Amino acid sequence: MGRQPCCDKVGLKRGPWTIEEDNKLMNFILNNGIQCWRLVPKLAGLMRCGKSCRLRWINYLRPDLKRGAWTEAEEDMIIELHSRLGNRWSKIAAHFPGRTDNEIKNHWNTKIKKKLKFLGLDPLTHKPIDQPENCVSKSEEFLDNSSLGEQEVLMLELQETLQSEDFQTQQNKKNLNTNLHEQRSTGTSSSSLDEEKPNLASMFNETREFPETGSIEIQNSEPLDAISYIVGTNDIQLEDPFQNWIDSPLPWDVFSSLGENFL
DNA sequence: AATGTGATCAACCGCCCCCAT
DNA sequence: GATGGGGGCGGTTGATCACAT
Repeated sequence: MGRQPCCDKVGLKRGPWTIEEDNKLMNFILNNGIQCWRLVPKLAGLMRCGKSCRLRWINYLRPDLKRGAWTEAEEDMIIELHSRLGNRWSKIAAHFPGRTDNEIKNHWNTKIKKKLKFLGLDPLTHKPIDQPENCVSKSEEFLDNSSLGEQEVLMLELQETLQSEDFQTQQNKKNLNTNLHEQRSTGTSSSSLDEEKPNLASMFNETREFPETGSIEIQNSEPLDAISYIVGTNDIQLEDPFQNWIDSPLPWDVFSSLGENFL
């Protein structure tokens, strides 16, 4: 006996959301909050399933979302958390305010998983997967397509991994993290986060910016009752004004004045 | 310029968990 | 304790984009 579907799917729209739909959902939630996702599409005038609305809000429309490239520190943190928590993406996402579980899951599946495989580590268990010969041949295959700098770093990582006495998972993780940090400090990679992050502060009518600390103070801070949403604490202390904004308690009411032009 | 291939990511599906009754 | 409903979660798909040939 299967469960009843969450909603009557007949006549419901599927696929990519239009700007008009986004605006409807955004305006509805900002003005009314979320009591019951099942009722949201009906009340907002959307021909969508409640779950679809929830997903769209969480993964795309939430004002505190942090879009843009992943930093090395974030990637390291994901690897570390995944080794402890496994595929519990929502738990992992809780450590990254502004990032969604879907985003983390996608990044893991498309980037980090490959990175670990090339290092001879099983992305599932974070333990070595193959005989050393196989690890090397795989790595060589990868190295053929890598830049010289990447090759040097990866060879060092691989050597350290292979040379470890007992391939203990913890040790491998430490090696990996250490190497990744070393790679960062040598300037072989750079984050494009600063270039891509949106200037959210400019969206507010009454904000003050403090360049010396990078913090943003929102003057219009009314009690938060329209939307009940918890912004978690961040384990990674990034020197980033946008991150500071993310970490601060959000007076959500300020978004309601943004209207149709918010996006 | 056209086509093929791989990467990325938004969105869906179905199951599970929690809570109210 | 059993049941049903809603929300949340993880796996997967498919459209789109970027790059290579």
